[in-house]
Amino acid sequence: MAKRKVSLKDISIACGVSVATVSKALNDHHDIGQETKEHIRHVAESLGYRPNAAAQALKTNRTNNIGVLFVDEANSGLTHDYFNHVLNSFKNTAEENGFDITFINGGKARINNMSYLSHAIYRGFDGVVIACVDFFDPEVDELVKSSIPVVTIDHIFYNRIAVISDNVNGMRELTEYVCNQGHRKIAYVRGVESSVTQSRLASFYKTLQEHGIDIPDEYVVIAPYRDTDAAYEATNKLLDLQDPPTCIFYPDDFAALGGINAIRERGLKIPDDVSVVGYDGLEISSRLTPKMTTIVQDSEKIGTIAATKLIDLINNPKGTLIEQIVVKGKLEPGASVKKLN
Amino acid sequence: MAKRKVSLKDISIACGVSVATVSKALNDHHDIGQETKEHIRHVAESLGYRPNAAAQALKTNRTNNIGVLFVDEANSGLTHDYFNHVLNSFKNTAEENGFDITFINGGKARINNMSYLSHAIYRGFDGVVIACVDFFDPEVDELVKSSIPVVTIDHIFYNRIAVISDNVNGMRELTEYVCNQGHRKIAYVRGVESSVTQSRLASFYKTLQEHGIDIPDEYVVIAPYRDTDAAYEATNKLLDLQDPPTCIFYPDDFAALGGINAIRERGLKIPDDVSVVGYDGLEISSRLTPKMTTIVQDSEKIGTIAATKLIDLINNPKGTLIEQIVVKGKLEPGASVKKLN
DNA sequence: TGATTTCACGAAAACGATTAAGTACAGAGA
DNA sequence: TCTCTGTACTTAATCGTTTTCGTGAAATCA
Repeated sequence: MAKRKVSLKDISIACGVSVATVSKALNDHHDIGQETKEHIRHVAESLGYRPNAAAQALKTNRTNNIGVLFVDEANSGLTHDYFNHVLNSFKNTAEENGFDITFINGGKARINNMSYLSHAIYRGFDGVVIACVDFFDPEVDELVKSSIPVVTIDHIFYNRIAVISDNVNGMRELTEYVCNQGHRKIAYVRGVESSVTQSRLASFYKTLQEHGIDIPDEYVVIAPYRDTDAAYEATNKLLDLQDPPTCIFYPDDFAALGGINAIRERGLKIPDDVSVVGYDGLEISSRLTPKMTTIVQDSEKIGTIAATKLIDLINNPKGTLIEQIVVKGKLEPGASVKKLN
Repeated sequence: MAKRKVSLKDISIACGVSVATVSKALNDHHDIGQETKEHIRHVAESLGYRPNAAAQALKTNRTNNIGVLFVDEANSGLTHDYFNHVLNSFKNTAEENGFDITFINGGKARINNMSYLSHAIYRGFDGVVIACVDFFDPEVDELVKSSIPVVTIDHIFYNRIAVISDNVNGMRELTEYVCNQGHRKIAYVRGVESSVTQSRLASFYKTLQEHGIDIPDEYVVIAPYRDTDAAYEATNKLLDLQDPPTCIFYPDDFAALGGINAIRERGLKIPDDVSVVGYDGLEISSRLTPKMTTIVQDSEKIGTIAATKLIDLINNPKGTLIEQIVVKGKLEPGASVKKLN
């Protein structure tokens, strides 16, 4: 049961060879005889040998471990659904390539007040992926500027690799769809300040303009992402206007739930009285009645590409192309937007 | 920018003392002079010294790293919302205590086909938390039986510490509530086989019995957790019965969405024609209309306790009480259950 | 004053792996 | 026969810490 950990030395003794030979045999070096290799491997197996990651890391300066930094405004952490979809596919891809995933402490939950960079150095991460953080945080800046390979998600940083969801085209498609359904009085409950919000907001205005639609300032109100209560309030504000919108955009599918409740509480019907659209394309959006019109962000692809690119960068720090990869989303028309005459 | 990592040696040279002295100063040993300590710390700070986790781990046999094993039937990984709430609070508590979190590779996503235990030994995790896995997997068994400190969540294992949600009382409360609302024809779309399901199912039957209620076998059908499509099918099957139930229990809040759609597609109203209840108490359950009646599992507390207990066990392997901690949930009555005459 | 304790620090081994450099030996070529 | 070339190993240094055991010098005690 509680047997001591077996090391190369144990194997070397059992085989009557040096530890160097054992190491090389296990790593398939060419200067070890075939029979010896097989014998050593067999013994290693039967002894239940497992390499020691710490020792390997110390010697090789490689940990095969990737740090994940994720802190959002609400500190929702792993419960943030768009992010955990991205992270999940990131994790899968990383693991397929022999990397493990460790979190970089966020928030105030760190006892030994290490900065993000310190933490990354301490753990010796081969690379780091950053998502959804406050990009004005000087600590994030420090990490991004460091010599550690970095890939950022949904935010472009200096001359680093970034994987971003195509918010510009996504919002364009969504807006166009709504316009084509005949809506002209379109409101937008927008998320708080961030790169993502900026892209969407700019695209929203631009598309409206292209369609010759002009909306009053009061049609654009702010609510944090994933905040149903704030969306609820915002919706009430919009519906209280003397000329209320016929369609409301929400920061995301989840926040839209708050808006939907506000609408229904007034005895209004969706989409007959008010149309709504979300963003993200979480599974929930397709399970609501009426099914929500939204943009499905390809979180799977975003995570996979981020991992692939980061690993490329780790294995080839100088030769990897620094690029910003934009991942397209997909319009998913539901029944939440009414076609006007 | 790309400056070499600074080690104890660098500090020792800069200070004109031995590395031993530096190490002791930084670790606040008592046999180092106060002035020397301060000087060394100051130099360490200004040099930007960060300890090397690998070296520390190698020497001390402590990694301050906890392994997380989570594999569910659907391989939903991090996107499983009940679990990621638990994990999130686990993570926060662990980090407050100076531990990091690393995932133990699940599924087939491991290139160097290491077993869970091998992986844990390789990384030198100080402890491991196991949740939601297939408990019949021999690899899980191997890990649980090993000498690594283990805490399991929602499943009792041999003589290990377990933190489990109180499914027995939860389901009792829920069932009692529904009975007290006058329902007698109660159906249960139950989850697939697991400890959790067993507890709930047994409690469901027992409570019904106590209330003198007898339900036909057809009232209990199986659908995987979080599977809206399966819940949809199951619901249709139930409603097709010649004597359909007046209230339907679902495996969880999310799956309930599928049931709700099936009900509404038939033109039936919730709760007027059919009542529904969920389980979990995810935020979504309170944002739906009608608000869903459910049991709110205290995922926050479960995660925190699991982390606290595991860390206790790590720091005191012999002296920590092996126990099964049951965390109570809370009935959250919504408007999805109709009061019958 | 001589012996002993305390204080502050250093030397060196060790953790488990990797790897450059060296060595012994067999066979090939001249 | 002598040199040369592989082949198949071994030796030993090294990565960055921690920790045990010394060791001088100053302080205390008898």
